[in-house]
Amino acid sequence: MSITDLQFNIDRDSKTPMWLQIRNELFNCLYRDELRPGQLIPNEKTLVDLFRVSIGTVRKAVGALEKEGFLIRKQGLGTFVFQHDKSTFHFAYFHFALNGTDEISYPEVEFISFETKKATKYEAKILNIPAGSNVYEIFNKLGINKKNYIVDKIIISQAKFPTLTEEIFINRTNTIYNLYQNKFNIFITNCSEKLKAMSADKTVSALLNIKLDSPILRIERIGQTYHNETIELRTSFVHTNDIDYVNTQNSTFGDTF
Amino acid sequence: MSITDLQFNIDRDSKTPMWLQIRNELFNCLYRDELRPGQLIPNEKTLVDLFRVSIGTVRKAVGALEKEGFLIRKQGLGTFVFQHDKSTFHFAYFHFALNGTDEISYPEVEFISFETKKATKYEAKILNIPAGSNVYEIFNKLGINKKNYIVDKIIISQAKFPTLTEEIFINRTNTIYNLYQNKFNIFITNCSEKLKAMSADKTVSALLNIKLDSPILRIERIGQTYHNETIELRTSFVHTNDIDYVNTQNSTFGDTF
DNA sequence: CAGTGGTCTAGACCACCCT
DNA sequence: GGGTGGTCTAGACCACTGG
Repeated sequence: MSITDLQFNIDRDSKTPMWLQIRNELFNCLYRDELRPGQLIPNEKTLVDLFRVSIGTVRKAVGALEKEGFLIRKQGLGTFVFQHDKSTFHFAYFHFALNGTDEISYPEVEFISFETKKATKYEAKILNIPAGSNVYEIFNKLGINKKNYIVDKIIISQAKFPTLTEEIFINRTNTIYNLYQNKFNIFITNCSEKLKAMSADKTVSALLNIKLDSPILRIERIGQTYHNETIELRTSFVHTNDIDYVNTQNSTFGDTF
Repeated sequence: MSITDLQFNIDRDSKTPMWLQIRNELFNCLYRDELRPGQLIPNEKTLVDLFRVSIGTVRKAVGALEKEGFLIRKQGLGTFVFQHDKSTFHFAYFHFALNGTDEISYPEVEFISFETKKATKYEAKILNIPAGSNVYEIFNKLGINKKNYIVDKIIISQAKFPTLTEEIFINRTNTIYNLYQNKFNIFITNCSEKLKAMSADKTVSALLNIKLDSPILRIERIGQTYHNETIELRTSFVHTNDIDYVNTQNSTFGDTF
């Protein structure tokens, strides 16, 4: 079953523009897993024939999905479904720069621990799983230039990663999101972060080698799929004496009208 | 002197696409202040004649500037230069949501003080002015639902706002960026924020009615113009027990390829 | 109503990539 | 060379806005 065998319903009399209908049909192929991360999608001419529209309309639809981050066009090669990879990790989810610089460094990651435990009430609510379900709790330390500034706690539902083990996690050769994508067929498409200032507790202060009750930045990051299903709760505890969380934006970041 | 009197240089043999050349020519009109915030730009047909290209090419150029946030297209009305206004303030520069919600509330602003002082070394470096120059130091309190969570300290160069007074600042009827734009012809186009966790000092803890040394979030926001001239250093001190700094992003936020 | 931007067509030609 | 996406044309018609 290839995408070119599918039937698409484009209503030429609809109030919804055809390019948007095509965009939505293509998005549904992603949503329903008919187009998978890294896969080459049909070329523009094929889409023109499939949808019986002109090339400009196809290009507008594909362009929308590219702008949204779901497709990647490569001239001379074709159009591909976005996938998580080392080359896409960097800017997408890491926001820290050494004091006085604006350069986002690539962090060094050091594994600390991998445990199975019962979800807390809060974790169960966020992950939308029954209270007391099994979850994996994974700790990592992240650093820049051999100095550790960040402790990361990852909480994911065991039910969604039934075969995950400490060994598989440690021996991955790519990013964590790449592991979710390639080994568990779970694709994180959007993240939301909430930041607070807090005091370092015993665990965190020991791991970061700072005083108990030092002020730290706590980041709760929620990772979701195409279906807006919450997959991962990642809490970062950051000692910000030497680094900053950086957020750059232009004049109309977000919808303003 | 209207924009339609200007001569534009489009090189049809250049390696740079024509739509990008047109985008750059239009951007230069903004940069050189020939098109001003809120102004209606020439309609598409006029641009077609000015640049001697087809409508699709003009639309691609204008679309790029719209995506970048510099122009706003309104069907039936025309295309306008972006301007700072109450309706654009909300999502662009305020990132806080009450605990447990994702809704960015509109903050209440309360004036505290307006002083003239000498710039510190750091302030002078950031604002690119001589050390010891005069700056205005303005304090505000920001709150949500009648509770204050944020102290804002604004530092701007007196030389760039020579006629600004406490009275003018207080009696403005719109946002601060709107005041810069309309009364001082200074247009902030991009902001960069750096966040750290710190301990509240005497001033901040008193203003926010929290204990000395409570952990707070400190945000340094730098506001720049089209010319990448730094205009404003705004430092926010935030008590985050009841609110979160929220940052949402999709899978390819930032350039990843 | 006239004027604006939004959608859509049916191509042509170019730049890029792999073999 | 053959296939891909990128640019560009020269229109037509539609949807929305304000007077």
